Amino acid sequence: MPATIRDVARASGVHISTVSRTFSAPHLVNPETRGRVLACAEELGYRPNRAARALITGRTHNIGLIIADIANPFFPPLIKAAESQARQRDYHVFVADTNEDPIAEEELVHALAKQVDGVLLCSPRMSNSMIEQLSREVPLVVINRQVAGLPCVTMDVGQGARCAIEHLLGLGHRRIALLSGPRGSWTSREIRRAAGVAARAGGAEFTVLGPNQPTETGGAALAEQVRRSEATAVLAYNDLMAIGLIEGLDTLGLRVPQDVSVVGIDDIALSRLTRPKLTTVATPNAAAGRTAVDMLLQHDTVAGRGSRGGRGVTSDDRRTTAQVMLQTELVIRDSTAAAPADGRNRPDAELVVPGPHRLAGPGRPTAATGGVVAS
Amino acid sequence: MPATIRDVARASGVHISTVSRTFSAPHLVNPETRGRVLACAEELGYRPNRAARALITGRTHNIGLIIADIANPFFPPLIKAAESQARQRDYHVFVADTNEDPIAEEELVHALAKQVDGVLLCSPRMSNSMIEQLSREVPLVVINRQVAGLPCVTMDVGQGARCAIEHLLGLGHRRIALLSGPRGSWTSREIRRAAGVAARAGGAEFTVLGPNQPTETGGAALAEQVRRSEATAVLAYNDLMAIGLIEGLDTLGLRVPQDVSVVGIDDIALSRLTRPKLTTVATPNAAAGRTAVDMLLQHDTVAGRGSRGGRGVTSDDRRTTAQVMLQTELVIRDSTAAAPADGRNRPDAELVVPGPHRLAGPGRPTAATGGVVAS
DNA sequence: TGTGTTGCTGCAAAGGTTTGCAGCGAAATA
DNA sequence: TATTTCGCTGCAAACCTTTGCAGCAACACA
Repeated sequence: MPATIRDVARASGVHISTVSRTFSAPHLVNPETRGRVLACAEELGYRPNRAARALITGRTHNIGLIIADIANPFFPPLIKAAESQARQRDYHVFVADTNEDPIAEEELVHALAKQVDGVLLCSPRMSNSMIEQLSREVPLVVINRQVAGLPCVTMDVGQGARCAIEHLLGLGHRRIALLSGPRGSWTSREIRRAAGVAARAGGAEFTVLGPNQPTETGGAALAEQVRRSEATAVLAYNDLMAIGLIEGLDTLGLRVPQDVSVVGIDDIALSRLTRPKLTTVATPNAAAGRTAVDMLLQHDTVAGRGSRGGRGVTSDDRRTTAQVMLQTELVIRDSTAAAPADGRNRPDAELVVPGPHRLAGPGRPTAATGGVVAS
Repeated sequence: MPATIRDVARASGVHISTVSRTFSAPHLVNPETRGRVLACAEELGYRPNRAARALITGRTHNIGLIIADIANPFFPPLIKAAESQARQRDYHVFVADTNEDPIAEEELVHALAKQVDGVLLCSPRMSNSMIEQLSREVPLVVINRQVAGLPCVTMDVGQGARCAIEHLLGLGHRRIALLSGPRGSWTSREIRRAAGVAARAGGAEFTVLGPNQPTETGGAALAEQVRRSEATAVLAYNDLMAIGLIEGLDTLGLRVPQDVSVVGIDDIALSRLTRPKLTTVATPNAAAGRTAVDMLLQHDTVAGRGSRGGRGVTSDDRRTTAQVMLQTELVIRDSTAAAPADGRNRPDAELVVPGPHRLAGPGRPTAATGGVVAS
């Protein structure tokens, strides 16, 4: 039923190669012939078979997007932006969910490798060495993690965490707890490092609780520990945990922000809707998705790793393995207030404190604080 | 670099067809030979090229999942479940976002058709006739909509809306407004119909506001209209709109549920986290995703629409076009209370009122109220 | 010994497309 | 007029698999 190139050739009285050229190299075919072919193709509803094309060109015009957990509200905006950007460049996107499982990640890259021109690895939980190894099998762009020698898109959560801690210090907090994220998360390590430095620099006590599941229940489960730690302020690995923690504290009779201040990270849509509205570090997720796709596809004029052309993409295609770091912003809402001893103040308006090196728009790729390492 | 079947054949000293059979029909090859081939394949890291295989078998082992808006929290659980179910059956999933645009939907089905064995059309906004036409090009399963003659998975939102209205009537409300959804939404029509019938049966005044964008801002924008309508209770097309409305009413000085009761539909994770917690009709999204995949793939032992075997899938593969409807449940939380004139009562505990034909677990496929129409 | 079976393997076509090369007619140049 | 160039088109190989068919050796049976 579906029309092939042969059907079009027959209908328009030319050889199949002419039909092929009509689509892939129009300037090589006589305008009159071209018109006829186009008309027949239109009539028959012909669409080139991309799989067959991929077989010979070596470029599938597909990319893979591997996600730690689709249901985590952090990811959908990223997926949406990546898919949109890819489609605009005539690429289709395989989406796969690993359930935060490093083994599944590896298996998925293998399974997808032959079917795609590249893979976006989003918040991978596997080891760096495994990532490097996989990158020899298929071009990779890593999101939310830095891996030496590979193109990466990260968000400056270190900077964000520092802003958050300084915000808390400014409110008089001197006992600060951190709810860390899942094991293997680069982001979590980064936050921990930066927050620790900033807290100690401000003369505050700094406790780390975790690692934890980066979910609402993960956060709620920590309420008791937070109380025992006697911290007056908490920075959470992400908004979901922050919100869960607030719920948990509520059950324990602790009010936010009166008794405890809580800061999240991500600024998912949800954090504007809870009560209290969440103070959080906004990360440019959609921009990250777009940027990653651009980095993966930046060399798509170069011949693929196909047969005919140059052999092996890694040899002749010296892809610039840039590492881009996107800016973050602290968004102050209602979940932070002065430390209990100092009385209360609840800011009502929404304040935005941009990072120090802020560029034109939020989330534009930027040469922040040594963030860009071109090699 | 990537090993082909030929490399494996050379390494193990057999013909490529033997290698092929080692994987696709192991019983046809001598155990000793098989072992040798397997070893070589392992060594070389050989994985069959699915595109090449698809070319001849006619089965791509891919499916497409077309979504109205990935960023709408209604969809991620469905996507996640569908992807998981598909992968378990060794299928990969293309995900694409249409931004609620019917034109994009059509274009996407065309673009994906040759690359997949079938498409899941999730909450399509295009016309029934267009859907029918597209279904001649590629097997389709429609989610959240009923189209005669096509396999469909729907949720019984009619039943849900009725429960919601009866709940509101029981609380004494006699002026009820409905915030309808986007133009072209089957779900929205269904809700409107059922809610209208139930409201009038209960002697209540029933106002419809819309169509609207099914988003938080869409809901917030309606606060003023709701106030003017003097309704004491509102049923929203989805939770997002309900939450937006609550925000909007808040700005207008109207309290929920004291002044106005609000009911949502979907029970997204978010609705447990807002204040007040949202009373809503829970829809089994993950189950819908799983079921749709199962329906699409139920005949995957039958030869594909490939070349060699029977020609044309529609002729010999008499796919049973079942229409499955999944049960919904009203979840009563804190956003509904007695109508103002009657004083106040805020239920504290979370109640679950199942539909009348409830089966074992929530979200299991079920033969509800005339919902299943096998043809 | 001759015939038939069984178990395994190789051969080659097919699937839909791209692309280097050759061919051909017409126009441009000498 | 003879030769070159140019613009266009056709030929056929190649990409990586699957699969019907044929071949072949070993064995069983009569």
